[in-house]
Amino acid sequence: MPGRVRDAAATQAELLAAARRRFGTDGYERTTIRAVAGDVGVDAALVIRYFGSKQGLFTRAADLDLGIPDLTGVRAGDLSKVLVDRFFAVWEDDDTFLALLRAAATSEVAAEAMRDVFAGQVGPALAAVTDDRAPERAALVGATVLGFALARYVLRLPPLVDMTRDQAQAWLGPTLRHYLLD
Amino acid sequence: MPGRVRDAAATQAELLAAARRRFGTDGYERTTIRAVAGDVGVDAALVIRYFGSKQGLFTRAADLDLGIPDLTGVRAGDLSKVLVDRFFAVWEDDDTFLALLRAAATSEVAAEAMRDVFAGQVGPALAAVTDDRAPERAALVGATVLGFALARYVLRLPPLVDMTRDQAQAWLGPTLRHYLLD
DNA sequence: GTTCCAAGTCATCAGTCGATGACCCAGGAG
DNA sequence: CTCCTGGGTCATCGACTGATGACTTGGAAC
Repeated sequence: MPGRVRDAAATQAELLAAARRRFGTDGYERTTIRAVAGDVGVDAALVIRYFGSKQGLFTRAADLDLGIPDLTGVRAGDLSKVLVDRFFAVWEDDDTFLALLRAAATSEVAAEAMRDVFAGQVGPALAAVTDDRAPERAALVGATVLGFALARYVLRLPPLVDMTRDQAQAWLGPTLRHYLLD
Repeated sequence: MPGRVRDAAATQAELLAAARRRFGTDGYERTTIRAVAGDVGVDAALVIRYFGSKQGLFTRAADLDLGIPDLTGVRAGDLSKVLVDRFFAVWEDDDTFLALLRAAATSEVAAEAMRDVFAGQVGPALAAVTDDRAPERAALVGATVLGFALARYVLRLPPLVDMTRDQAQAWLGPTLRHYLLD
């Protein structure tokens, strides 16, 4: 683009969006700073200037808010529906979580970021609705959700790719209820 | 080792074992041929000579047999126990499956290898015990198992790392039964 | 003991990557 | 119009990677 607007904030936002896309499809190692910069039409050195390093870029790009609502007062029967809805919103709206998952498979810092997400967001959210053993239950819910996402979005197992949200809801609902309430 | 035995078959086996270890801990991209060769005490060029390329080394290293027994005649109540036992045998005995999982997160060929495992081993094994919708059920079982493995061995979520086999059995059992029989 | 093939090594290439630091220039302030 | 700050570029470095091909050497066969 010859007519690039010289706006640092906007450029940074574009870079982060491009980074999420790249990290989400290629993973951490195969994503290059040059490629991310190229997607935005900018020099690679600028990325380093803004984010310090590739690791810094990733950290910023993988900053994640699951947006789990307050579950206090949600009826037990509706819990899994709320969670599955959140699941699809988080996984299909943008590539942030996908980037984090792909990277976490091979990068310890990404794995730690993932652990922080569960400890800081999933755990507390579920603590409002389960009695004891909240961390254990949160981890099991996390494993379920990550497994489904891995199989559907990363491995692309055909039966799961073809599954509608309602079907997924029907299958995952009892499982989540089991982990939350039994 | 100055006194290396000049035995191609043995060296190849050592290289494959080292490759599985490296791929399993570092993932595909961060594993270098030099490192694998170094682990065995051999020159990197030899790896190329034997396996053609890094991709060829991985393909050979990730060749996997889940060893799922014939489930015909296994009582419904025992199914999940058999499967969870197999799970731990496969995941904790060697690093092959871990290598495949880590690699599948960022490599399309590894993802395809994983799909082949499910289509060729998990699906058929479960078809012997479920009526219809065997592929869908197999995929859900796979998602469950992979999610648990991802959370326990890759992300190392503390509650799952600390979980004993019996506890895992107690949690996963009803879930697998749900996917197989409901 | 000589031969000879396969096991293993060595030097090296071509490419790519993250990162650095000097530089250029658009555009608002005065 | 001029100045000058900061957004953006350019050239380049050093390290590392997968891969190649010519080379050396161990050891069984005879």
